[in-house]
Amino acid sequence: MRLTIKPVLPFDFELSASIFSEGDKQIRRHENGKFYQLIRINNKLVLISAKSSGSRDEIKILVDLESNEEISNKDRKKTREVIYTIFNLKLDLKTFYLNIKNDETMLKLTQKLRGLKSPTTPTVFEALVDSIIEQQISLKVAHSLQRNLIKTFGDILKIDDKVYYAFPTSEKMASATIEQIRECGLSYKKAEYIRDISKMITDGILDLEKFKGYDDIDEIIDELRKIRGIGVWTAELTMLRGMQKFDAIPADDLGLRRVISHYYCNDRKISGEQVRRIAQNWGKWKGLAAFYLIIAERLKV
DNA sequence: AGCCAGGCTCTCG
DNA sequence: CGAGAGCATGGC
Repeated sequence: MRLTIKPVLPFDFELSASIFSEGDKQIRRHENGKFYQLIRINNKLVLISAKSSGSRDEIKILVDLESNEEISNKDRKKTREVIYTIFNLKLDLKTFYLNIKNDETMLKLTQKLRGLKSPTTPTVFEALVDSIIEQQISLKVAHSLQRNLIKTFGDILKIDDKVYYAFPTSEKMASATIEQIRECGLSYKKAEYIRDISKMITDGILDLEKFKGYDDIDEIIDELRKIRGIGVWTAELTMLRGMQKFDAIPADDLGLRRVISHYYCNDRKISGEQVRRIAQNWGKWKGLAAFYLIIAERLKV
């Protein structure tokens, strides 16, 4: 089964998906021009694989769907929405590019990375769990812990003798014991944060998806911060990764401070406050601008 | 070897 | 209250 999706242009699929070229083959990966990931659609496991076709100004995303279950029209519609979300296909980059053109450094980077869209997780839950795991420790360590968590608690789909893992549901994490989560390498506290947040979701006390509808990001930060384990940094990162809130910027982030100091302050160490000051140049697009800086440094452009 | 790594909570004084 | 210890594991 195949879907054809038209993204809002400009959009560079290869560049945007290349972020996932180092990913775990059983979880999420971009290789040989193709991106694939096992996702949950209306509680069915569906393996999606996406590639682009067509010319630069008439680009289409072709998405193949595979599952052990029957895929209904409703499922197809939902899958289409999730693909839009994952690649932010509806995001209009032209507005962003127009907004930063008084910042010469950023203007240069956006010209080199034209068509790059930041990815979004299929659920806010996934963005939040990933962000909690990334607190304090190095990204290398965090990625290995995230893999452990997915392979321990994620559901499996076998296709052509290959095994794929989906991100664990909140139900699964709510019923896990702290010890089981700790065995993935997480600290006692992080295991508790994740288990407790998952319980709040399954108990109906917490609805993470509703925050996508909030216009005021400070309101989201205030509400998320009431939850144990979530500080400003975690809230900001979750908004950027999971809610398509491109004006959110994790200003205190160590890596971001390093990158901004590299492009704007001759590599001299800067504080989170200084990041916020520099980020004011980017208006409502602070988070997306930060994403461009991080990718620019990674690709050495 | 030991210290640090895209934070946050809890415990002291 | 504000400062400071403690956390997990991989890499340097």
